[in-house]
Amino acid sequence: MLDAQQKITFLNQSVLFQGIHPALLQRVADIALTRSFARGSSIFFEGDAANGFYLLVQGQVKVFKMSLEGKEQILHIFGPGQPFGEVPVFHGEPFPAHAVSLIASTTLFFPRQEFIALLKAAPDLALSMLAVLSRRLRQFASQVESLSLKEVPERLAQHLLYLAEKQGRSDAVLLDIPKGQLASLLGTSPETLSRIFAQMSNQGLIRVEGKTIWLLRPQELLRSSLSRQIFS
Amino acid sequence: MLDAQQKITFLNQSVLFQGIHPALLQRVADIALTRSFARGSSIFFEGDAANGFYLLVQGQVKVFKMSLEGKEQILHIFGPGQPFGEVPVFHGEPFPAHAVSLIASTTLFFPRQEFIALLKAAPDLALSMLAVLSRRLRQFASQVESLSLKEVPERLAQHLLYLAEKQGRSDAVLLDIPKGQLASLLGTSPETLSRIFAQMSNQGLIRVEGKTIWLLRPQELLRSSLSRQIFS
DNA sequence: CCCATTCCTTGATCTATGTCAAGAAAAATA
DNA sequence: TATTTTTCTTGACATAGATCAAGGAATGGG
Repeated sequence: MLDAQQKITFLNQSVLFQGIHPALLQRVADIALTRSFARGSSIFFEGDAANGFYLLVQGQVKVFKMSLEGKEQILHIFGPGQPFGEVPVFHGEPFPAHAVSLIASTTLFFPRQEFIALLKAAPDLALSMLAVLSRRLRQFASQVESLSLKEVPERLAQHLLYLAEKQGRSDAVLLDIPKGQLASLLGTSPETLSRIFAQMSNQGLIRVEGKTIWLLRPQELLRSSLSRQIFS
Repeated sequence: MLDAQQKITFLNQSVLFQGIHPALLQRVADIALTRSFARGSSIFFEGDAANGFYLLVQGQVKVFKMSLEGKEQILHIFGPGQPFGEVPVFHGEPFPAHAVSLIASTTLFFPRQEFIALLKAAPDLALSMLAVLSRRLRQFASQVESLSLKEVPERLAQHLLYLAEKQGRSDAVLLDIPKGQLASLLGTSPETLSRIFAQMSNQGLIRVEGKTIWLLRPQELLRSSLSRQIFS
């Protein structure tokens, strides 16, 4: 449970609410409810009626689709400060995907009606939300491109370079999720991902030490993953 | 070129602007510029700086990603009344994909700054735009799911049933794009799509007559496409 | 209305990646 | 720390779908 001051402080640094007028921020904080989730627990299911959205305070959440055969495709991994589950807020349909807390997580929940009322009173907040959704659309476009036009080695290379940029270093990255989950995010199987890690290691591109991936030749990573892998 | 009255009439029926107060609608119409595109011409390129978005008045537009090897993946096909290219409006980055006019098209173009100014003055308009983006996010989630978790026959079956619903009939549908473009939308090659049409025909599920697809056993279409195709 | 261009189909072949299986490693929990 | 559970790796094998090639059908611009 977060107290009122903690909420305000946190909201003030989130993508969605930063730069919002203090008086409005107070109203935002007033409607937010704290909700916590244990590791592995479901936050919502695809098809659930949605009566609000979440802002992740701490922890890690995956949003994913699941096939009848039980195979899953991760759409998004969220970290602290990021909102999720907003899509159904703006047109009243059920959640389009599942959400599960990957580690123990704390969220703020914003009830739909109250939040929409705030939006109507605060154009800046609406614009901020539009920016969040736009960014997400861009990420989806990129994910569709990856799945359809790129092979797994290139998807992995891209992801490693993305992590490198996010973590602000180019010599190594730390995987923030288990490799099996990474496979599901990249749209492949754990076996295939494992083989490609091995392949890249053999080629001297990377060095895998558990969750630490050393980028031995970062600039060649993308380039070489583009050409076919000839070696077994 | 559309005259002022035509613009208003059209805006009033579009997803984005319907239900908007007449005075505001007038202001929307005032900033809209008519832009026309010949069949096959580019509307924007991925990476282009964006200074506004489009509303399709008549015609048909595809938005797509393209790989280095020239393979394309269609993200979206837009018809009359639908807005496109809005993503960069709300965070100032370049267009994330290409747009090409599939047939001769007329659009209304909304300059970014002017439109944002309107949004700030009109919360309802912002909510309407949020609904549009939310719907698009849902479509993307579904596309990622299709590409990653479903095989081509099921993707095609889904698309045919989607067309049937859109066209309000269950006995037959009319493809609104060439089959090669459909292949690109479904994330496959024209050859594979052609074979699957043939396969479904052989199984007596459909009957293909040019762009008309007769749905002989609509209820079995999805079900049978789920199980593996054993016959060559 | 006709010719040129674009689009579609079918066969033959190839390959990236999925699946099944089983042992090894790592991590969580008691 | 031990032990139970989860996660990862590697081998053997199967296959959906891509690619190349070439003939045939449809379409639309002049």
